[in-house]
Amino acid sequence: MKTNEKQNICVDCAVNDSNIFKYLTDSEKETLDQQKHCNIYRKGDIIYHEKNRISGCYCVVSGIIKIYKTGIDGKEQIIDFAKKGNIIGFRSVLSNEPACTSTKVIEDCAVCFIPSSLIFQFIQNNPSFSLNLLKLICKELETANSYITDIAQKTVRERLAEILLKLNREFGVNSDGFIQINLSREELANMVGTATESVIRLLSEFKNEKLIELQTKKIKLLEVQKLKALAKSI
Amino acid sequence: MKTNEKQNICVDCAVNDSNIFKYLTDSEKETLDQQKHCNIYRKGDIIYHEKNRISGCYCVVSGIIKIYKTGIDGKEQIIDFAKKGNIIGFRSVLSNEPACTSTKVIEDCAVCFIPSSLIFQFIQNNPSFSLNLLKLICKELETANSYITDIAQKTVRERLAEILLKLNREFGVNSDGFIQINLSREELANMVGTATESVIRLLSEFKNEKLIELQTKKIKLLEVQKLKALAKSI
DNA sequence: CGAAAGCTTGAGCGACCTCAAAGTGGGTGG
DNA sequence: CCACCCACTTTGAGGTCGCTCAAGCTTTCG
Repeated sequence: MKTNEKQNICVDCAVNDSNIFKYLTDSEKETLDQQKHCNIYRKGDIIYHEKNRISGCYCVVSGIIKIYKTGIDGKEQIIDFAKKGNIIGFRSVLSNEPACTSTKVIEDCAVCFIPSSLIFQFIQNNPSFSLNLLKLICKELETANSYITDIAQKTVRERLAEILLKLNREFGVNSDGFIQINLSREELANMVGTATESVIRLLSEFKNEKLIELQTKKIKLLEVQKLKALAKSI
Repeated sequence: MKTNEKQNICVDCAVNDSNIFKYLTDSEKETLDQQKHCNIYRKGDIIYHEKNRISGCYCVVSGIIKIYKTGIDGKEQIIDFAKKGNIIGFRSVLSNEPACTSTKVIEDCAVCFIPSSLIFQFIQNNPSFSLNLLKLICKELETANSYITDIAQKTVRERLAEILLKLNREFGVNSDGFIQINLSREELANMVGTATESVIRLLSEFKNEKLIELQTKKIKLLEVQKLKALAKSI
């Protein structure tokens, strides 16, 4: 699964501005640097699997990871993605419970493992860290609640438009304007919460309506405003 | 809206075992007692409305409150309920953002208001409080993620069975075995994420299949095991 | 007791799912 | 370097779940 090549890629991880660990003191950052372990994961690798216990959380240095739950008949429901600067697994660590999601590498990753004990130590000694961790989880909670409302109330067409806008926003575009993430049609369907065929048909419709451009797996948004209207995103 | 009768109902609120405030020190509990305000709310009262800022959070002493988001065409999506011992509004307080849900009284309530400053003070000074607040939010996050998967993958029939089981579990039954919460058909639909008519038809089916008993608004589960199988709850 | 709100039932339809089959592309081994 | 294979994608047909609209019924409450 994971290749245990120890790498020196984490030197600036703790000072990453987009990262919760920026609220640590210098001495805490040193402790973190000493106790964390960095690993390279390849596409398809599972970092942890739901229902398994994990002994720490993971900080993504590079690459993309999908976070999903396994539902009926093993069908995946993609909850979110983790990319550079994001932390995964802290829910399980904090609750001291088995993971409630699985995490699989979408694009090759460098990931730092941070033992639970260290997280608890930071919470114990650094209120600023605690507060910002609270804020982080609150943000996720808000996103999840919006997602519930969307899935319950919007059509597949609306949700697909919304997902495309989300991917565009979160992963940006390359020089040709194509969204910089490669997802299979099935994965798109597992985000939207629909059947693969439905995603394919709708993408094809969007293309005919000149809202998007397709190049095999790559997607380019041509009409962001129209897509926003379509998604009924507030 | 709210009747400002000041009541002496909060004396034992801070020591409530089911409550996050049990992690406060005695002196913090005293501070809490001094600074909180208690109010009585009647059925239909709105405690706070999404998109509005709130200046503190609310601890439910008695009664039932529904927490919901307003979606397309004003249709409510019920996210959760709050009852005795639950805290609402802390997401908004911690994030220092407007509320992302609305909260409306389902059954007459006594509610304590706790100013934001106090919450931040506790987080600043009491790591045990912070940690348990983190755990609380993680619990909500897990629930939300499961809900997403359910709505995306299960049929309305399965979800309704699941909701009935949840209500049975959370609100208990009276001496006749009926679930102790009064929800309109529309509210049930707004939990399940479907149309009111669909809920009515399915409840009627469940009744014919002798899975439940109906008495106007009151619902009694007759076959919990069969309902669990139906809900495909793991 | 009457009005209003909520509940129930029916009919019709449309969005979306399932199943099946054909097409495409990328990677590997000969 | 090419051809084959496997996984993924696409398209079509058919069925159904669940939504909308409409009308009648019941309960609640002033």
